Amino acid sequence: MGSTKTDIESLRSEINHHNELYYQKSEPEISDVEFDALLKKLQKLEEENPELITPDSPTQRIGGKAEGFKPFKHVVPMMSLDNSYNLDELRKFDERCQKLADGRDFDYVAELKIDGLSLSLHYENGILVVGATRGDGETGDDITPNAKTIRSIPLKLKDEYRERMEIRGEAFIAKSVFREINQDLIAKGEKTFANPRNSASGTIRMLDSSVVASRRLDMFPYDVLSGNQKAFETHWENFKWLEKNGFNVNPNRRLCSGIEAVIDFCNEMETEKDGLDYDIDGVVAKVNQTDLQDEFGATTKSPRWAIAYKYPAIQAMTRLLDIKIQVGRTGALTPVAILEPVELAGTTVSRASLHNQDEIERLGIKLGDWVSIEKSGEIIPQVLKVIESKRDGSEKEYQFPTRCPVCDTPVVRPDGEVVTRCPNETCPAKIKGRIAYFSMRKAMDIEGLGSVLIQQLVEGGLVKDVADLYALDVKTVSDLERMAEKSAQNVVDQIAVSKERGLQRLLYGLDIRHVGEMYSKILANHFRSIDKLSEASVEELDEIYEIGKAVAESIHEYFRLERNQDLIRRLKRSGVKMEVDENSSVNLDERFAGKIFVLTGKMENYTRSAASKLIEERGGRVSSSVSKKTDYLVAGEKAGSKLTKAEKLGVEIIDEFGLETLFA
DNA sequence: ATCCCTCGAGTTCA
DNA sequence: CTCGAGGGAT
Repeated sequence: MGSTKTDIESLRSEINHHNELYYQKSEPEISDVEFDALLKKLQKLEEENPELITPDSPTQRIGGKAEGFKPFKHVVPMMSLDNSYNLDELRKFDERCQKLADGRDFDYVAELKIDGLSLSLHYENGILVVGATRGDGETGDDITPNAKTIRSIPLKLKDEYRERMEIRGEAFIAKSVFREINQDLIAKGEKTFANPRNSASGTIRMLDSSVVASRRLDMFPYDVLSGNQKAFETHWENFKWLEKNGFNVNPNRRLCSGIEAVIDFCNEMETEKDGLDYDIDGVVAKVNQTDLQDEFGATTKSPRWAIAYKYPAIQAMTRLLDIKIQVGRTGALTPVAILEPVELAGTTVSRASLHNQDEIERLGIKLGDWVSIEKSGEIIPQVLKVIESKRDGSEKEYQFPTRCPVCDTPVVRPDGEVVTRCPNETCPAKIKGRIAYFSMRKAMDIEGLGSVLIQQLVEGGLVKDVADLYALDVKTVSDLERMAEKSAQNVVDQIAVSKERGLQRLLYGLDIRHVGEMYSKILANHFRSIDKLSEASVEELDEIYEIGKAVAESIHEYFRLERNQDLIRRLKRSGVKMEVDENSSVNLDERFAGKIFVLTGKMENYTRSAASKLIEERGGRVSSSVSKKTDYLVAGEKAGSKLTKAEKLGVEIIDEFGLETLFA
């Protein structure tokens, strides 16, 4: 026989061959047991000769233990899709696309929306190097070893690949496999998964990839990128290429020459979906031509060239046991339906928000009523309606409270507003809410200050506002129940650390009406210190591009209140930083921050939307018409009336290369 | 005056 | 995630 090296190589090609038979042709020639034996043999040989291990070896699908996951920043953000819940919304989507296409011909591709979790796979020179979850769309987890356990994901591309390619797809666990996994878990006395989707997303995050391998995840790919661009001229070609490279491409897809054909596909699949061995939650329609996709662009939330059509959500019936009132950070009284627990789409639902008094009246709901509920938008349960025919007279009318259930202050509901609020500024519920908000991750990020501790601090009278946090010492905290010295020390340290978070996070944490993540960033960047901001007039605030009258007045009002000025003075005295942290990312590019750009004409190297994005990333603004506020007009080929107008107004005019120099 | 986009706010569950 | 309101753009 030949050398170990050739043995290893022939084993690898044999395994790859069986893999392909199994996944692409669905005609395995050998049993799973035999397959595993081959794999084990290869593993043993490789262990003895580690120098011969290559990254694309089938054994690399089953890595060893990983130690937590590194974050992975997506090259191109993974956006979610706009949803539609009826066929007319699909037709509206079509109208928008027709308008954007402006007479040019295009097709749609209709495909299934798999109910799993999105993955992004990166190939360099044809070799799989990274597998990552979607995460928040910007950054996900690097789960490469786990992605490699998915047998239908090739470790190596074979057909005309480019240097850097990214494949996106939906990972899932087949319904049949899901049932086996749960039986297994029951046998071992472990907790079972509620549905295939949960089991897939739980599995992909497991650290031990040999367990992941046993769970037999699979993936249906749906997109191919080359670098940061679309890889092919049409979406339909993506599928052809994916098939040639051995991916498990979902066969249920259709090239449609108009929206009505997409609708036919939706209707056909609705009758067939229960017979499939995987869960779907709808159909996705995409514009087929990628040049049009690029041109249509995207809103911050989703691309304008694709839409998801979702099948009606599953409903269930249950009884309304009680209505509880929650008092939030803003004093809003929110009624919550306490339901008899019922299974719905894989989770047990026991509560649902009733939003406000009007909603209760609209539903005409009484205590003890049977109600139908549904899950709209994946998780959040909604009470749809009361089943009046099930009433037997024992139901009781519900009275919306006139006093705050927490502090007994009479509640108010201003004319024209739907929310009922507790007006008492010292209401413990509001204090707790504000402290929790202050310590949230996006605000001052105080680790260890959880709801239980906050409850104790507020009820013990130790903390009445956020400034009191900085006066806490270890002894006071460790005297509380269930607080050992060590964890008390920890919390006190964390509170001290938070003094350095900087102006942006502080502003966010102060809970000024209308000022959230975005506006606190803008304000911090503009004013640099809380004193400057505090002195700003309504007019000064209103002049800031993104800020309008209502927001300006709310900010001004906040700083006019003595109570707030006092709070800020006390925070300052404790050493809380009131200026922009020069090291933080609040600092925007000086050349772009707050500047308004107008693009006109055709550029050589950028599409309009790509250039806009680059400008906005640097803190600039892109407007569509020239005015005296415009800072730069970027004039490309064949610039027209905008150029004339800019010249007349004396706006600085730069060309594509001028813009490029600014980017550099 | 109207349309469309963003940001903020409130909420559920594993 | 969805809804409502603020704010630009047209």
